[in-house]
Amino acid sequence: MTPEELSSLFSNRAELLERNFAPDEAIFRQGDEANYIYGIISGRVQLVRITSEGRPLVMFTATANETFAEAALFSPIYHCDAISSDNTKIIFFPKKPLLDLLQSSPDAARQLIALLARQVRDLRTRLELRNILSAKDRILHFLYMNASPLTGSLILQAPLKELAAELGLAHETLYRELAKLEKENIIQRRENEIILINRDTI
Amino acid sequence: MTPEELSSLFSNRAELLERNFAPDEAIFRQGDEANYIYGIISGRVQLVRITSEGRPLVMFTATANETFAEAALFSPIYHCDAISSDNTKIIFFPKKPLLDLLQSSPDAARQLIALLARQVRDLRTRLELRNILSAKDRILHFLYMNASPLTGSLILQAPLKELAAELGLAHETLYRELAKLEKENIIQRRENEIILINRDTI
DNA sequence: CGAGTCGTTGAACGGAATCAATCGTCGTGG
DNA sequence: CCACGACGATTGATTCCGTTCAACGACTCG
Repeated sequence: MTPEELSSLFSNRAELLERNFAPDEAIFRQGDEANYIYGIISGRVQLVRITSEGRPLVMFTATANETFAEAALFSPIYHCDAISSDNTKIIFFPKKPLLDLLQSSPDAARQLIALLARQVRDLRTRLELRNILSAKDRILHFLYMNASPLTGSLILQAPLKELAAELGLAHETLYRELAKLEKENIIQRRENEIILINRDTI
Repeated sequence: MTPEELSSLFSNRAELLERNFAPDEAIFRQGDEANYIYGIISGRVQLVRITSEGRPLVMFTATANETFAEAALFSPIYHCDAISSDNTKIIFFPKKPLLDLLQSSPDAARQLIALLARQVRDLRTRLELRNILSAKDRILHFLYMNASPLTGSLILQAPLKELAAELGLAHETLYRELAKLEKENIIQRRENEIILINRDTI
C-alpha cells in the first residue's frame, strides 16, 4: 500500500501533515497513544520492539512509498518503536477521520479492504520468492513475475542495490548473476532496463 | 487470517460449504469466474500462475488454517490456478454475501480491515525474519518474537518440520541448531515445547 | 575537486543445503 | 494382532554457493 493510495481515501488532504526526521529519531514509541498511521515519502524507518530484557528486535523495515503501523488503526497504543534510520520524510494519516470515513462510507471501506488484500497477496509472493534458494532461480522467478508479459522487459525505478535487498541477496551476488545471465543470453540489459530474452531456461 | 476468523463474519454459516480435494486437483483455474474465497482446514494448496510460455510459477503456498484468494473479492476472475498438493479440505466463502455484508455493515467491514491489517503486519515480520542469514539468529529471533514474554515458553502446534519451512531452513539445520542451543543452555526442550532460558545471547 | 554512492569484479571462507542412514512412533489393513 | 509403510526426528559427511572483505572505475552533487 503506497502513501498515495492511502491519501486518495482522504477527501480533505489538509488533514495530512508531513514531517522530516533525522537518523535515529523516533516517530513514535512503544506505549504511545496511537493517533496516526504513516507513509514514507523518502528514507527508511524501522519498527523495533524492545524485548523484556531490553534487547531491540526489528519487526519490519519500511522504505520509500510504503505505509506502516496500519494495525494501529485498531489499537489505542503502539506496540513497538518506530525509528527513522535515515533522513526520512513522513506523512501522518490521522486515524480518527479515517475511521469515521470507514464508518460512514462503505465504498471507502471497500477500497481500503482492496488495498490491504492486494498487499497481502504481494507480501505472500515476496515470501514465496524467498523459499527459492539459488540466486539465479530467485532472480529469474522475480523477473518472470515482474517483467511485462509481452515484451519481457522490466524497467528499474530503484537502483540494483535495492532490488538486491528486496530479493534477499547481497548486491554483489545480484551483479554477478545478472552478468552471468547476460552472458548466457537469457537476459539483456540496458540502462535501467532488464529484458528477458530466452524464457525457456528456468 | 484464519478460516475461523473469516467464518465469524458470516451470520448465516449455512452459506459456507466444505469440499475435499485430492492431490493435483484444481480448486479453480486462471480465468474462472471468481465467486469464492477460500480457507484451508487441512492440507496444502499452491497458487500457480502459468506464464505465457506455459511454465508454472508458484505464487504462494497456503497451508492449514490459512485463507487464500482474498484479492479475488474485487476481481471478476481468478488470475492464477489453485492446485491442491495434498489431500485437502477447504471451506468456500461465497463472495456475494460477504460483499453485501461489507456494504451494509460498517462494523463487519471494520473487522475485516482489522484482520487484513494484522495479516499484513505478520507477513512483514516473517519477511523481515528472512533477512537474517544465520540459522541460529533466525531461530532465536523467531523464538523471541513468538515465545511467551513471561515464561519464555513456546508451545509447538505443528511438527518441527513445518516450523523449519516457516523459518526458511532445511529441517536438518533446524534440528541441529536446536540441539546446539540446548547444549549451550540457551533453550530447553520438552515434548512440543521450547523454552528460552538464557535470553541474553542474541 | 573531493565525498559519496552505485556498479563491478576478484578471492577466500563459512555455513547451510544435500544426501544418506537410523530410530521411533503411529495408524492401517491383512 | 502384528507387519508394514509413512513420516517425524536425529546425526554424520560432503559439497557448494552465497556472503564477506577488498579494491577500483564511473558518476553525481555540493
